[in-house]
Amino acid sequence: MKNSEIARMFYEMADVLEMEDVDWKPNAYRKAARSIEAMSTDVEELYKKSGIKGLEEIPGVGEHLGEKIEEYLKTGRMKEYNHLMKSVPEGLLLLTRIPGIGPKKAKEIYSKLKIRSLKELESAALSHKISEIAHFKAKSEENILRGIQMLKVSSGRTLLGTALPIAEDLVSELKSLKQVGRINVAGSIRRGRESVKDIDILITSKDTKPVMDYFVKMKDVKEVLAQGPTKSSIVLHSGMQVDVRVMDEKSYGSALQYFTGSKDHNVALRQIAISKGYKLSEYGLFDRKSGRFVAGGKEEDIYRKLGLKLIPPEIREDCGELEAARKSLPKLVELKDIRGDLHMHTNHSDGTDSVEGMVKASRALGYEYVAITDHSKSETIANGLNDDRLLEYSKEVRKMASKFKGIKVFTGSEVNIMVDGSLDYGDDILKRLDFVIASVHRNFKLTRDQMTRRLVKAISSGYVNVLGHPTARELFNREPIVFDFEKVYSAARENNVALEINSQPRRLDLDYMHVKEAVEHGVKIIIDTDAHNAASLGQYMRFGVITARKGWCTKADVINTRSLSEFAKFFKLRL
DNA sequence: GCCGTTTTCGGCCCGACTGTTTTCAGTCG
Repeated sequence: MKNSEIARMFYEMADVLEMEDVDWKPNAYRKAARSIEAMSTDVEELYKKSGIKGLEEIPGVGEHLGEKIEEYLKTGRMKEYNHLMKSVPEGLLLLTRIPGIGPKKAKEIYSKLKIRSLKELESAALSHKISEIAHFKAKSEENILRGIQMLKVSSGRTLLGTALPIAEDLVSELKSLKQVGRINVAGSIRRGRESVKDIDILITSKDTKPVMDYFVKMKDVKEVLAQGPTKSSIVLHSGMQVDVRVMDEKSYGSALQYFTGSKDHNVALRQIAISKGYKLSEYGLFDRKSGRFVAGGKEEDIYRKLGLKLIPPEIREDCGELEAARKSLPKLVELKDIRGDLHMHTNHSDGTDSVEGMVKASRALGYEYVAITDHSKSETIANGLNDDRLLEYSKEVRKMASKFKGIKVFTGSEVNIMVDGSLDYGDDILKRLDFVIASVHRNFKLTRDQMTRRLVKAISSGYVNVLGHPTARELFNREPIVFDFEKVYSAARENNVALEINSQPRRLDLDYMHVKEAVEHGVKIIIDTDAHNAASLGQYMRFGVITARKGWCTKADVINTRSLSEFAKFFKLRL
């Protein structure tokens, strides 16, 4: 999939054009880049199917950018890109990755000091060469050094699974202050993005000084970046930045809307506001002519005045939600709808708790059914079960199943999909299992065709109930495997196989864009935790649910929201 | 360079903060 590659090229071209003081073009390139980045369809597929006309249907892509994409897909090069890149020194664009350094400043630093790498920039800052440039002083040097440090430490992003609990702790601590009125987490955490850059907290307060004083002195604060009456920023020891903003009660809804984003959603929403004679900002919705305040206290009021239903934060990605909100929005699945967890490991393979411990914990969560699904034999690194051990294990799971009242326990396995698409156990073993999750755990680098055949073969085996973590990606660590989604969707639908949303924060696989696509193809979803201990059962499920919500899933799309009998009926399981 | 229930030309989301200025450009979200 070349989407991110093309998006990156357009972003870089925008930066160079901006350095050359070209008007508006940079915006156009960035808008196109954002669209391409956010698409779930493969640009190359789109082009194969619908040609350049198809490309031009991408928002922000017109005749010229369409031609550039076509050129790149056909030849693997983009002349204009190469031309622009040649006009700037190698490595200059790297400088723009430092917060506070954009194209203009990067160019200024380069042209004065002939700096072309982060390393040279660091030594220039350390030897105070930067402050000799006009418009740069000691503070700039500090910021640059801090920025370089941050780039070294990480890509600057944190998993939702890490960030959300931190954000919730901060909120509950700030909430205890008597000067704090309303308080919410906004930003990409509220939208449930799989990874986030920082934590945005929004509050109302009549007396902000004590709140800000308290905030910048909280125990995990490593550094204070800014402290003012309406906005303060800190960096936690974990490296995450946290911004707190104070808003008036009457602007709180519009601010929450604004700071929740996404950026594209907000741009589109503002355009709707303009078309209806309004002006929208974080301070409220105003009549464009008279400047009169129209709405702002509640998010709902803003959307309503614009003729829209209140849009759940998770789907505010400018992926069709604004069009839908004119008529009706789907009722998204919720955590409380989940009635069972179908993917978990015990101490028989690489989990830490016993079968009994996992079942007990599941029952405590109010589930009606679970499947115990330890690793299969070729997963030796995770102590996968060979045929003999599997039979012994089945016995124990069945024993637990009969012991526990009020929760149905299915004997299952997470069976490896071998490189040729066969399953890791023979028919005689597979038919003894109640529930089979089939997953790819190795041989990630096949051609697209080989991988597609592999998955389709496994799905069509007649034994599989769920395709586990379908793309096998690990955030910040491993790229998704490459296959033809359309073919996998068709095979899954025809064979009654559900696709998994694996709730492990580092997986969240399927991702939300493919969840949406799968559901549109009539494929059913299972949300499960892949828990390796009892505590994770309760901790992880919500991240999967958030991902499902981002993928526009209703309760009906998710099979493990069904009652035990309906669930069993779907998969034709014996009860 | 894109795009059209104001427009095929002339707009392009909006405001705050930062660092450096004494009125502002650049950057960010």
